[in-house]
Amino acid sequence: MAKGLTKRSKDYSQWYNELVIKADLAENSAVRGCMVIKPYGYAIWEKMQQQLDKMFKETGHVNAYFPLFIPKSFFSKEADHVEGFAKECAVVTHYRLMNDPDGNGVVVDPSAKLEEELIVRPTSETIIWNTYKNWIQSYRDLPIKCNQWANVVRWEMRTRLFLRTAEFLWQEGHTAHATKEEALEETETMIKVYAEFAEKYLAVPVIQGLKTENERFAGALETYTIEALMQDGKALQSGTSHFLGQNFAKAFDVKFASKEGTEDYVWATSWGVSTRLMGALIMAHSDDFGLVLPPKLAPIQVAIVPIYKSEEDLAKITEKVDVIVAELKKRGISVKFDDSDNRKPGWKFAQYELQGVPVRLAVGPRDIENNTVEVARRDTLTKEVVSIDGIEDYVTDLLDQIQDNIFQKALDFRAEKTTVVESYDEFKKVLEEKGGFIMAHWDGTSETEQKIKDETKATIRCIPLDGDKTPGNCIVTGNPSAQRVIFAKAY
RNA sequence: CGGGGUGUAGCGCAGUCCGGUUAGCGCACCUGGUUUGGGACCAGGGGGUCGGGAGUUCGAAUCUCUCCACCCCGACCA
Repeated sequence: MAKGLTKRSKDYSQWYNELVIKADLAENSAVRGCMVIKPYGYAIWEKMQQQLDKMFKETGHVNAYFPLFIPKSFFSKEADHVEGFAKECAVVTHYRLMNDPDGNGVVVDPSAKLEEELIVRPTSETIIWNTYKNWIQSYRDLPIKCNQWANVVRWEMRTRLFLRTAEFLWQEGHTAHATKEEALEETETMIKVYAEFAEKYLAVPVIQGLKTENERFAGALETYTIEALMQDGKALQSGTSHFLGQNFAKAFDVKFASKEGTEDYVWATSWGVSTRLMGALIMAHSDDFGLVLPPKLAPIQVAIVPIYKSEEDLAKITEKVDVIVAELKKRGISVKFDDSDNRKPGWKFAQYELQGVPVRLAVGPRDIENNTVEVARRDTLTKEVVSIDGIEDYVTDLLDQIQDNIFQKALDFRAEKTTVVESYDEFKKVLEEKGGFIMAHWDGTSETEQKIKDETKATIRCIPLDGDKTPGNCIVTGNPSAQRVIFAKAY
């Protein structure tokens, strides 16, 4: 167990909070609700960005950048959209400071009031659609498939590092299409990109599905989501892709001339994932000893710790290790040889475990004598002494195994925590005693969904795209249900 | 915004009830030495507007008033 890390079984929430701090991923800042992402945490985010960016480009998208500030009036144009965000917007009202005439430091200069307030973007649909208006005249200008990497601000009342912060980092894709079909296809393509990324890189299994009307994005006609299950049995919405119909095109008057010479509004999508994925990554895999990172996203994939009594020992070890390091690097594996002499090996072992380094090699005099290294894997916490010959192949293979293993572990966990229920009583019992995903029939109405939420705090996470489509009867009203939907308590 | 809590060294805390030596402890940090196969040890050292302001008092971390910040529970949250 990591020193001072609360056990998951004792207080999962506290375990998470402590882990983020102790693993040096992020910390609270001087600004309420806003976090400082520390270098080690940011390195993981960068790896996510790199991979996602690659996948976006492979699916035909390009990057651009739009302003941080949005004129207030833009928010008046789409009624549902403003309704969804109005309560959590930061507003810029002035553009100048001055020395306090009473000598109490600096104050806002009252004469520098903006004629129109600026909203710090909570999301960029409005500013982007205002811009797209100028870019689009003809069907030949379509599709437009832009993504931006940015920060956004949502003034949340209660925040938690990575899971819900007032400012967070994300990417938001905004596309414009000539037809409904093409926009729908884009929406679905992107949720699949997210699902693939989550499963292959984060090693977090996700369920793809549609949001109900209650849970839909403000201004969207349809919201696709990927839902992941955390170790405490709660769901985490990990990425969304929205079909916006012609809502924003109509709000910002974006029309195009079709091939046939008719004029029509443009069809839109938007999709995003945020630093919340860091939360998913942390909560899905980590244990009471600290982080467990999937090798594909670990900033350090292999840490090498020398064990020595004398300088001569260290020299011999370094000689051997340098060869291993060079070979691993040649294969694109990030490796850190930690020969710092201010920490003992035991401390280093614990630290790399806390920080989730997938593979640790220890090399001491005994190994030099026997031509071996000690290999420890983070996911299983097992150790093995192997020959130094072919160690590069061994490690390369091991990293793949670890990636597969932690995904499989998460998948098994989800299977175990997914329950099919037939009645509302059973629903409540499972929710109370077991948690996790609950698959139940629902009559499709917001009223029933709301009733369940009010009574149990569970929400419909999604109407899954794949799997069992057998109709049945709603567990609350008994009315017909087209298919089971997934309920859970959510973050 | 309602209920509860906390503010003392970089971090974590004691001291506050009942005012009175030079404000203390653990970790971290610096120096030297011994150590190094699972979070080392010894010796020495540095670091404080006790959240801010006002008041009571010979004397305030401690009592009073006031302001501020943060945390937890709730409400809120695509």
